[in-house]
Amino acid sequence: MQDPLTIGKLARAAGVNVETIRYYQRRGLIDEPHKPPGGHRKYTRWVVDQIAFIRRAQQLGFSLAEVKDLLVLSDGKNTRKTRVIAERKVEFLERQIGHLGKMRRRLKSLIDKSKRAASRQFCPIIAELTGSDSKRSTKSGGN
Amino acid sequence: MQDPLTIGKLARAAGVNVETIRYYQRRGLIDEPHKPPGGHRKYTRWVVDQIAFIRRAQQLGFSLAEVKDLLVLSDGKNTRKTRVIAERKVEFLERQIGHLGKMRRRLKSLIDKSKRAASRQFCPIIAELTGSDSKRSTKSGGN
DNA sequence: TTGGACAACGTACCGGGGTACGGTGTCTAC
DNA sequence: GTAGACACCGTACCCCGGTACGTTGTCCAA
Repeated sequence: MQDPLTIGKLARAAGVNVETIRYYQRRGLIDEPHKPPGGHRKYTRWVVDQIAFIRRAQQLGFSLAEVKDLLVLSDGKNTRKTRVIAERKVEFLERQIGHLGKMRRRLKSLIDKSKRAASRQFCPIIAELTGSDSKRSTKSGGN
Repeated sequence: MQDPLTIGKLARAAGVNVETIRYYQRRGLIDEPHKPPGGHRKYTRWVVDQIAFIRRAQQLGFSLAEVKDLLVLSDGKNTRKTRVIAERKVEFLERQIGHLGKMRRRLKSLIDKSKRAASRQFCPIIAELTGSDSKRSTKSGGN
Protein backbone atom coordinates (compact mmCIF):
# COMPACT_ATOMS: atom_id res chain seq x y z
CA MET A 1 0.00 0.00 0.00
CA GLN A 2 2.77 2.36 1.00
CA ASP A 3 4.43 3.48 -2.20
CA PRO A 4 2.57 3.04 -5.47
CA LEU A 5 4.64 1.44 -8.20
CA THR A 6 4.87 2.14 -11.88
CA ILE A 7 4.78 -0.93 -14.10
CA GLY A 8 8.55 -0.74 -14.50
CA LYS A 9 9.21 -0.72 -10.76
CA LEU A 10 6.65 -3.47 -10.27
CA ALA A 11 8.45 -5.53 -12.88
CA ARG A 12 11.80 -5.06 -11.14
CA ALA A 13 10.28 -5.77 -7.74
CA ALA A 14 8.67 -8.97 -9.01
CA GLY A 15 11.65 -10.03 -11.09
CA VAL A 16 9.76 -10.25 -14.36
CA ASN A 17 9.63 -8.37 -17.60
CA VAL A 18 7.26 -5.45 -18.08
CA GLU A 19 5.87 -7.27 -21.07
CA THR A 20 5.12 -10.26 -18.91
CA ILE A 21 3.00 -8.16 -16.59
CA ARG A 22 1.09 -6.76 -19.51
CA TYR A 23 0.71 -10.30 -20.81
CA TYR A 24 -0.67 -11.50 -17.46
CA GLN A 25 -3.13 -8.63 -17.54
CA ARG A 26 -4.29 -9.59 -20.99
CA ARG A 27 -4.71 -13.18 -19.76
CA GLY A 28 -6.74 -11.90 -16.84
CA LEU A 29 -4.32 -13.12 -14.17
CA ILE A 30 -3.64 -9.68 -12.74
CA ASP A 31 -6.16 -6.92 -12.41
CA GLU A 32 -5.20 -3.82 -14.27
CA PRO A 33 -5.50 -0.75 -12.04
CA HIS A 34 -7.64 2.11 -13.22
CA LYS A 35 -5.79 4.39 -15.50
CA PRO A 36 -6.10 8.05 -14.50
CA PRO A 37 -7.35 9.85 -17.62
CA GLY A 38 -4.27 10.32 -19.75
CA GLY A 39 -1.80 9.07 -17.17
CA HIS A 40 0.13 6.11 -15.85
CA ARG A 41 -1.25 3.27 -13.80
CA LYS A 42 -0.26 2.83 -10.17
CA TYR A 43 0.33 -0.64 -8.76
CA THR A 44 0.30 -1.67 -5.12
CA ARG A 45 2.90 -3.94 -3.51
CA TRP A 46 0.25 -6.60 -3.34
CA VAL A 47 0.59 -7.18 -7.06
CA VAL A 48 4.18 -8.24 -6.38
CA ASP A 49 2.74 -11.03 -4.23
CA GLN A 50 0.27 -11.96 -6.94
CA ILE A 51 3.10 -12.35 -9.43
CA ALA A 52 5.08 -14.42 -6.94
CA PHE A 53 2.02 -16.64 -6.54
CA ILE A 54 1.83 -17.12 -10.31
CA ARG A 55 5.52 -17.99 -10.57
CA ARG A 56 5.38 -20.49 -7.73
CA ALA A 57 2.34 -22.15 -9.24
CA GLN A 58 4.16 -22.41 -12.56
CA GLN A 59 7.07 -24.10 -10.85
CA LEU A 60 4.65 -26.70 -9.55
CA GLY A 61 3.65 -27.43 -13.11
CA PHE A 62 0.46 -25.42 -13.44
CA SER A 63 -0.38 -23.69 -16.70
CA LEU A 64 -1.47 -20.08 -16.67
CA ALA A 65 -5.06 -21.22 -17.24
CA GLU A 66 -4.84 -23.31 -14.09
CA VAL A 67 -3.09 -20.54 -12.21
CA LYS A 68 -6.05 -18.35 -13.03
CA ASP A 69 -8.34 -20.84 -11.32
CA LEU A 70 -5.97 -21.08 -8.37
CA LEU A 71 -5.94 -17.30 -7.96
CA VAL A 72 -9.70 -17.40 -7.56
CA LEU A 73 -9.20 -19.88 -4.71
CA SER A 74 -6.35 -17.92 -3.18
CA ASP A 75 -8.27 -16.89 -0.09
CA GLY A 76 -7.53 -20.45 1.02
CA LYS A 77 -11.11 -21.12 2.02
CA ASN A 78 -11.71 -23.82 -0.55
CA THR A 79 -9.32 -26.54 0.39
CA ARG A 80 -11.22 -29.27 -1.44
CA LYS A 81 -11.50 -27.52 -4.81
CA THR A 82 -7.86 -26.57 -4.65
CA ARG A 83 -6.88 -30.12 -3.86
CA VAL A 84 -8.87 -31.43 -6.83
CA ILE A 85 -6.90 -29.16 -9.17
CA ALA A 86 -3.66 -30.38 -7.63
CA GLU A 87 -4.75 -34.00 -7.95
CA ARG A 88 -5.55 -33.56 -11.62
CA LYS A 89 -2.09 -32.10 -12.11
CA VAL A 90 -0.46 -35.02 -10.32
CA GLU A 91 -2.31 -37.45 -12.59
CA PHE A 92 -1.18 -35.50 -15.62
CA LEU A 93 2.39 -35.47 -14.38
CA GLU A 94 2.27 -39.20 -13.79
CA ARG A 95 1.05 -39.85 -17.31
CA GLN A 96 3.80 -37.62 -18.66
CA ILE A 97 6.43 -39.30 -16.56
CA GLY A 98 5.20 -42.71 -17.64
CA HIS A 99 5.31 -41.66 -21.27
CA LEU A 100 8.81 -40.24 -21.06
CA GLY A 101 9.90 -43.29 -19.08
CA LYS A 102 8.74 -45.57 -21.86
CA MET A 103 10.74 -43.63 -24.40
CA ARG A 104 13.73 -43.68 -22.16
CA ARG A 105 13.59 -47.45 -21.64
CA ARG A 106 13.18 -48.11 -25.34
CA LEU A 107 16.08 -45.83 -26.17
CA LYS A 108 18.33 -47.28 -23.50
CA SER A 109 17.68 -50.77 -24.72
CA LEU A 110 18.53 -49.68 -28.26
CA ILE A 111 21.70 -47.99 -27.06
CA ASP A 112 22.69 -51.18 -25.27
CA LYS A 113 22.09 -53.20 -28.41
CA SER A 114 24.09 -50.67 -30.34
CA LYS A 115 27.04 -51.03 -27.98
CA ARG A 116 26.94 -54.79 -28.20
CA ALA A 117 26.41 -54.78 -31.95
CA ALA A 118 28.65 -57.27 -33.71
CA SER A 119 29.19 -55.11 -36.74
CA ARG A 120 29.75 -51.39 -37.10
CA GLN A 121 27.92 -51.78 -40.37
CA PHE A 122 24.60 -52.55 -38.69
CA CYS A 123 22.97 -50.00 -36.43
CA PRO A 124 20.17 -51.40 -34.24
CA ILE A 125 18.76 -47.92 -33.64
CA ILE A 126 18.34 -47.24 -37.34
CA ALA A 127 17.01 -50.76 -37.77
CA GLU A 128 14.29 -49.98 -35.25
CA LEU A 129 13.41 -46.73 -37.00
CA THR A 130 13.21 -48.31 -40.43
CA GLY A 131 11.12 -51.08 -38.96
CA SER A 132 13.51 -53.61 -40.49
CA ASP A 133 13.49 -56.11 -37.71
CA SER A 134 14.72 -59.63 -38.45
CA LYS A 135 11.33 -61.00 -37.31
CA ARG A 136 9.07 -58.83 -39.41
CA SER A 137 11.03 -57.75 -42.40
CA THR A 138 7.98 -57.34 -44.65
CA LYS A 139 6.22 -54.86 -42.40
CA SER A 140 7.46 -51.73 -44.05
CA GLY A 141 5.96 -52.92 -47.29
CA GLY A 142 2.75 -54.17 -45.74
CA ASN A 143 1.89 -50.92 -44.10
CA MET B 1 8.78 -48.28 -57.30
CA GLN B 2 5.83 -50.09 -58.85
CA ASP B 3 2.95 -47.61 -58.85
CA PRO B 4 3.73 -43.94 -58.50
CA LEU B 5 1.61 -42.20 -55.89
CA THR B 6 0.00 -38.82 -55.86
CA ILE B 7 0.45 -36.86 -52.66
CA GLY B 8 -3.07 -37.79 -51.59
CA LYS B 9 -2.48 -41.52 -52.01
CA LEU B 10 0.88 -41.20 -50.32
CA ALA B 11 -0.81 -39.49 -47.40
CA ARG B 12 -3.37 -42.27 -47.08
CA ALA B 13 -0.71 -44.95 -47.44
CA ALA B 14 1.42 -43.34 -44.76
CA GLY B 15 -1.49 -42.50 -42.50
CA VAL B 16 -0.78 -38.80 -42.35
CA ASN B 17 -2.34 -35.61 -43.60
CA VAL B 18 -1.42 -34.21 -47.01
CA GLU B 19 -0.46 -30.99 -45.27
CA THR B 20 1.89 -32.89 -43.03
CA ILE B 21 3.76 -34.23 -46.05
CA ARG B 22 4.05 -30.77 -47.49
CA TYR B 23 5.23 -29.58 -44.09
CA TYR B 24 7.91 -32.28 -43.92
CA GLN B 25 9.04 -31.23 -47.37
CA ARG B 26 9.34 -27.63 -46.27
CA ARG B 27 11.35 -28.80 -43.26
CA GLY B 28 13.61 -30.78 -45.56
CA LEU B 29 12.72 -34.18 -44.10
CA ILE B 30 11.35 -35.59 -47.32
CA ASP B 31 12.73 -34.91 -50.75
CA GLU B 32 10.22 -33.37 -53.03
CA PRO B 33 10.09 -35.21 -56.37
CA HIS B 34 10.61 -33.20 -59.53
CA LYS B 35 7.47 -31.57 -60.71
CA PRO B 36 6.78 -32.19 -64.39
CA PRO B 37 6.29 -28.71 -65.90
CA GLY B 38 2.77 -27.77 -64.92
CA GLY B 39 1.78 -31.11 -63.49
CA HIS B 40 1.54 -33.23 -60.37
CA ARG B 41 4.41 -34.79 -58.50
CA LYS B 42 4.83 -38.56 -58.38
CA TYR B 43 5.96 -40.27 -55.20
CA THR B 44 7.48 -43.71 -54.85
CA ARG B 45 6.51 -46.25 -52.18
CA TRP B 46 9.83 -45.58 -50.56
CA VAL B 47 8.56 -42.24 -49.28
CA VAL B 48 5.97 -44.19 -47.27
CA ASP B 49 8.88 -45.84 -45.48
CA GLN B 50 10.54 -42.49 -44.93
CA ILE B 51 7.39 -41.17 -43.26
CA ALA B 52 7.14 -44.29 -41.12
CA PHE B 53 10.74 -43.68 -40.07
CA ILE B 54 9.89 -40.13 -39.06
CA ARG B 55 6.86 -41.20 -37.06
CA ARG B 56 8.74 -43.95 -35.23
CA ALA B 57 11.52 -41.54 -34.37
CA GLN B 58 8.98 -39.08 -33.02
CA GLN B 59 7.52 -41.78 -30.84
CA LEU B 60 10.96 -42.28 -29.35
CA GLY B 61 10.98 -38.62 -28.40
CA PHE B 62 13.01 -37.10 -31.22
CA SER B 63 12.13 -33.66 -32.56
CA LEU B 64 11.84 -33.12 -36.28
CA ALA B 65 15.23 -31.40 -36.25
CA GLU B 66 16.76 -34.53 -34.74
CA VAL B 67 14.83 -36.77 -37.09
CA LYS B 68 16.42 -34.87 -39.93
CA ASP B 69 19.86 -35.80 -38.59
CA LEU B 70 18.76 -39.40 -38.11
CA LEU B 71 17.54 -39.61 -41.69
CA VAL B 72 21.03 -38.68 -42.84
CA LEU B 73 22.33 -41.63 -40.84
CA SER B 74 19.62 -43.97 -42.02
CA ASP B 75 21.91 -46.14 -44.06
CA GLY B 76 22.85 -47.61 -40.69
CA LYS B 77 26.57 -47.33 -41.36
CA ASN B 78 27.23 -44.84 -38.62
CA THR B 79 26.36 -46.70 -35.49
CA ARG B 80 28.41 -44.46 -33.23
CA LYS B 81 27.01 -41.12 -34.38
CA THR B 82 23.51 -42.50 -34.17
CA ARG B 83 24.12 -43.74 -30.67
CA VAL B 84 25.41 -40.34 -29.58
CA ILE B 85 22.16 -38.73 -30.70
CA ALA B 86 20.19 -41.36 -28.81
CA GLU B 87 22.30 -40.86 -25.71
CA ARG B 88 21.72 -37.13 -25.77
CA LYS B 89 18.00 -37.79 -25.96
CA VAL B 90 18.14 -40.19 -23.03
CA GLU B 91 19.89 -37.54 -20.98
CA PHE B 92 17.29 -35.01 -21.94
CA LEU B 93 14.50 -37.42 -21.06
CA GLU B 94 16.09 -38.11 -17.71
CA ARG B 95 16.30 -34.42 -16.91
CA GLN B 96 12.67 -34.02 -17.91
CA ILE B 97 11.58 -36.98 -15.86
CA GLY B 98 13.53 -35.70 -12.88
CA HIS B 99 11.94 -32.30 -13.23
CA LEU B 100 8.41 -33.65 -13.49
CA GLY B 101 9.12 -36.04 -10.64
CA LYS B 102 10.09 -33.16 -8.39
CA MET B 103 6.87 -31.34 -9.17
CA ARG B 104 4.91 -34.50 -8.56
CA ARG B 105 6.51 -35.11 -5.18
CA ARG B 106 5.96 -31.54 -4.07
CA LEU B 107 2.34 -31.66 -5.13
CA LYS B 108 1.69 -35.02 -3.53
CA SER B 109 3.09 -33.81 -0.28
CA LEU B 110 0.86 -30.74 -0.43
CA ILE B 111 -2.16 -32.88 -1.24
CA ASP B 112 -1.36 -35.06 1.75
CA LYS B 113 -1.10 -32.03 3.98
CA SER B 114 -4.35 -30.78 2.56
CA LYS B 115 -6.11 -34.04 3.43
CA ARG B 116 -4.76 -33.98 6.94
CA ALA B 117 -5.47 -30.28 7.39
CA ALA B 118 -7.13 -29.51 10.70
CA SER B 119 -9.30 -26.75 9.35
CA ARG B 120 -11.20 -26.45 6.09
CA GLN B 121 -10.46 -22.78 6.42
CA PHE B 122 -6.76 -23.22 5.84
CA CYS B 123 -5.48 -24.64 2.58
CA PRO B 124 -1.84 -25.77 2.65
CA ILE B 125 -1.62 -25.67 -1.13
CA ILE B 126 -2.63 -22.03 -1.30
CA ALA B 127 -0.35 -21.33 1.64
CA GLU B 128 2.56 -22.72 -0.34
CA LEU B 129 1.68 -20.61 -3.35
CA THR B 130 1.35 -17.42 -1.37
CA GLY B 131 4.65 -18.24 0.29
CA SER B 132 3.01 -17.91 3.70
CA ASP B 133 4.37 -20.77 5.73
CA SER B 134 4.13 -20.87 9.49
CA LYS B 135 7.41 -18.96 9.82
CA ARG B 136 6.13 -15.90 8.02
CA SER B 137 2.42 -16.14 8.44
CA THR B 138 1.19 -12.59 7.96
CA LYS B 139 1.33 -12.72 4.24
CA SER B 140 -1.87 -14.60 3.47
CA GLY B 141 -3.74 -11.98 5.43
CA GLY B 142 -2.13 -9.33 3.30
CA ASN B 143 -3.38 -11.15 0.30
C1' DT C 1 -15.27 -32.11 -73.52
C1' DT C 2 -16.72 -31.27 -69.38
C1' DG C 3 -17.15 -31.65 -64.49
C1' DG C 4 -15.66 -33.16 -60.20
C1' DA C 5 -11.86 -34.65 -57.59
C1' DC C 6 -7.63 -33.76 -56.60
C1' DA C 7 -2.78 -31.19 -56.62
C1' DA C 8 0.01 -27.00 -55.98
C1' DC C 9 1.16 -23.10 -53.50
C1' DG C 10 1.21 -19.30 -50.37
C1' DT C 11 -0.32 -17.83 -46.37
C1' DA C 12 -2.62 -17.65 -41.96
C1' DC C 13 -3.81 -19.90 -37.80
C1' DC C 14 -3.68 -23.01 -33.39
C1' DG C 15 -1.81 -23.15 -28.24
C1' DG C 16 1.54 -21.80 -24.59
C1' DG C 17 4.32 -18.41 -22.57
C1' DG C 18 6.03 -15.03 -23.37
C1' DT C 19 9.43 -11.19 -26.03
C1' DA C 20 10.19 -7.27 -29.12
C1' DC C 21 9.15 -3.11 -31.59
C1' DG C 22 7.60 1.34 -32.86
C1' DG C 23 5.05 5.41 -32.38
C1' DT C 24 3.08 8.46 -29.20
C1' DG C 25 1.92 10.25 -24.62
C1' DT C 26 3.32 11.45 -19.91
C1' DC C 27 6.07 12.23 -15.86
C1' DT C 28 9.82 14.14 -13.39
C1' DA C 29 14.19 16.14 -12.01
C1' DC C 30 17.00 19.68 -13.10
C1' DG D 1 10.39 24.38 -19.45
C1' DT D 2 12.62 20.90 -21.43
C1' DA D 3 15.24 16.55 -21.99
C1' DG D 4 15.29 12.00 -21.25
C1' DA D 5 13.35 8.15 -19.08
C1' DC D 6 9.54 5.81 -18.81
C1' DA D 7 4.42 4.21 -19.82
C1' DC D 8 0.83 2.90 -23.14
C1' DC D 9 -0.91 0.30 -26.83
C1' DG D 10 -1.28 -2.49 -30.77
C1' DT D 11 0.84 -5.59 -33.23
C1' DA D 12 4.17 -8.84 -34.78
C1' DC D 13 7.33 -12.37 -33.75
C1' DC D 14 9.62 -16.64 -31.39
C1' DC D 15 9.47 -22.11 -31.15
C1' DC D 16 6.99 -26.57 -32.28
C1' DG D 17 4.35 -29.58 -35.10
C1' DG D 18 1.39 -29.32 -37.62
C1' DT D 19 -3.71 -27.80 -39.64
C1' DA D 20 -6.71 -24.96 -42.50
C1' DC D 21 -8.02 -22.12 -46.32
C1' DG D 22 -8.42 -20.05 -50.77
C1' DT D 23 -7.10 -19.72 -55.48
C1' DT D 24 -5.63 -21.56 -59.46
C1' DG D 25 -4.07 -25.46 -62.12
C1' DT D 26 -4.30 -30.34 -63.63
C1' DC D 27 -5.94 -35.08 -64.29
C1' DC D 28 -9.09 -38.55 -65.48
C1' DA D 29 -13.46 -40.93 -66.37
C1' DA D 30 -17.85 -40.71 -68.53
